[in-house]
Amino acid sequence: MDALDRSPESLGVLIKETQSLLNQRMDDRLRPLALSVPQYACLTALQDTPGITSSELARRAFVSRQSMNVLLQGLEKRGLVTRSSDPGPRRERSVVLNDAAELLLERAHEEVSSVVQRMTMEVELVERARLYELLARCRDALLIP
Amino acid sequence: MDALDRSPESLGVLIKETQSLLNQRMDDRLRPLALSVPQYACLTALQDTPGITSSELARRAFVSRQSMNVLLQGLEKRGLVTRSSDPGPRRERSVVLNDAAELLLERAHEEVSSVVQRMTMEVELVERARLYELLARCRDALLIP
DNA sequence: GAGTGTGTGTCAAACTATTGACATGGATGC
DNA sequence: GCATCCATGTCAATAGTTTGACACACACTC
Repeated sequence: MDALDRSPESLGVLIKETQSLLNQRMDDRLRPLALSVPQYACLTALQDTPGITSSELARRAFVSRQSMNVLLQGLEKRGLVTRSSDPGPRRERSVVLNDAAELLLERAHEEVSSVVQRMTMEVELVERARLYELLARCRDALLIP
Repeated sequence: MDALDRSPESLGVLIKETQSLLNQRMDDRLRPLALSVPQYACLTALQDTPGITSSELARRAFVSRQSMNVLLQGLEKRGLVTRSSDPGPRRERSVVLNDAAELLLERAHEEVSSVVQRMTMEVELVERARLYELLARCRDALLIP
């Protein structure tokens, strides 16, 4: 009955499976909005903390700052974000959302929210919090290099 | 106290964070063995079910069969796997592990196992099973397209 | 003040992965 | 039998990502 007893690593592949499927489902929902998952993550982080720098954005998305840069260029060309051409204290250019992005995010959040809701459909509210707490403990244990 | 109440989507980013960190830590440990995480996953799947086909391997690793093909070519050049040049019933070429791969996997499994062990360090055994069960329910809910 | 270190932005090259397309060999329909 | 459909393997082109490198700006130490 227990896959964990046979091989403890299976929790790792389960995390990978779940993340991969979640990514796939989100991509299905975001494609009609012409948004990729990394783009959505970027815009959301930008909404949470406006004026954030590109490098910090990259760190939160777990990608290199070069990748985040080309991603931002695409968003800038579409008029979703604007980067201050004026250099900051550390040669950094702050990025902010545009009105079009706020509007687009409203729909995107609904789509993503419905996917997450479906994911946790079979998990009661109390257990949902428990799952979050246990998984957060796993993440924190991996934070130190 | 509860991030889930404020935004239910945070479970999604938590899964992403945990998976990304786990991937990073595994990569750190596997690099000395000259193995990438996808390569390790491929070899492990090959160990679990020998003679598997390349396409099936790709499905389990959540990548396209073209990617798995180039990955296999690299492993074949290193003498870790051998693909039967003799075409199977459906024009498929079965892949099997080499002795060198079995030897390499022994060390790799130890490394990965230690990473997973560290990840679940702060979670008691009983709760570990609970976490697995809850997360599996989430994965299953996403299985249907 | 000079030197060192860290963080940011950007360029180029290399690598990895996906998409699209095609031929082949079986299976399944009639 | 024949047509259709599904699955595999492979090729080419494209997109996305990482690695390595450099310049610049600030903070820190001595």
